[in-house]
Amino acid sequence: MNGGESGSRPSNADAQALKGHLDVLLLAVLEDGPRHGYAVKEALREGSDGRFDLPTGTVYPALYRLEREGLITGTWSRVDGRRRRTYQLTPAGHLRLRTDRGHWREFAATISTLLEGKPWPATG
Amino acid sequence: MNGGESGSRPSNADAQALKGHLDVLLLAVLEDGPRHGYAVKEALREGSDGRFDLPTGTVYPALYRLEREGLITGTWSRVDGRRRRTYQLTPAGHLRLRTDRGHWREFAATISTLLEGKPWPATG
DNA sequence: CGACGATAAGTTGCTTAACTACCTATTGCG
DNA sequence: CGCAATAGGTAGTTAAGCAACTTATCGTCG
Repeated sequence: MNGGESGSRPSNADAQALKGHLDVLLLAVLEDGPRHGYAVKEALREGSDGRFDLPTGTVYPALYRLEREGLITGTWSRVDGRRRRTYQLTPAGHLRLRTDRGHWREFAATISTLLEGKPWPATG
Repeated sequence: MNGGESGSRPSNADAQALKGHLDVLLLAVLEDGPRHGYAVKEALREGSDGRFDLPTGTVYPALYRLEREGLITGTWSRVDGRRRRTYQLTPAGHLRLRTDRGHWREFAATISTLLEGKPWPATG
């Protein structure tokens, strides 16, 4: 598949483990206040101590998807000649974030319990 | 797609949230002792209090994948006329389970921290 | 006897979504 | 000018869980 195992591996090893959990993270970043896409990406990287260093090909389409779903809204502006699209949560986005937080907690608790190595219920 | 929105929703709502975390769950089920596919599916359902009621189209291909990767081995048998394929962890499977447990813990801790609503590092 | 449900093990094709690899554009540094 | 950082994007690939279906055995209900 890939050429070199040795050397720098810039992308996050978690990779597809994120599937289904990216949206809630993006919403959580935006809960603190409006941010443009690149700032969202950076906040996620710094807030995760470098573990979630997502490529732009992941972040921008995800933000676009969230906007299309009405969970965030974006507005264009121009700062220092660079165009920016600043996103903020909609009321629906706030609601979604709240329920998704609950879902994550339940999901994580279930998996953690299952991994704890307790004796499994015998079947038959 | 399906007939009724109201009422019963048999499939798990988590859906693709499981992506990337199914393997470690299957390995964890098999850590307690050998089990055949259907028993793995049932143990997962009961152990998760019904939350992970995975369809066979998810479980069997996943077990096949794990076997191909050398993490589990399966042997055919016949009980009450019904054929069974009983799986058990290989040494490599035990190793993988150990590291994957660590990965899950780190992954879950990172997401939980990010969702905790702490002030995000300001960018610019 | 036939229908049906539980057990048991698959297979096929669909879909979602994150990823890789690209591209455009501006500012500032050397 | 070349290059890095900032900023925003797109096209195509791939992984993997899911829905729906198939085969088969056994027990039970009518």
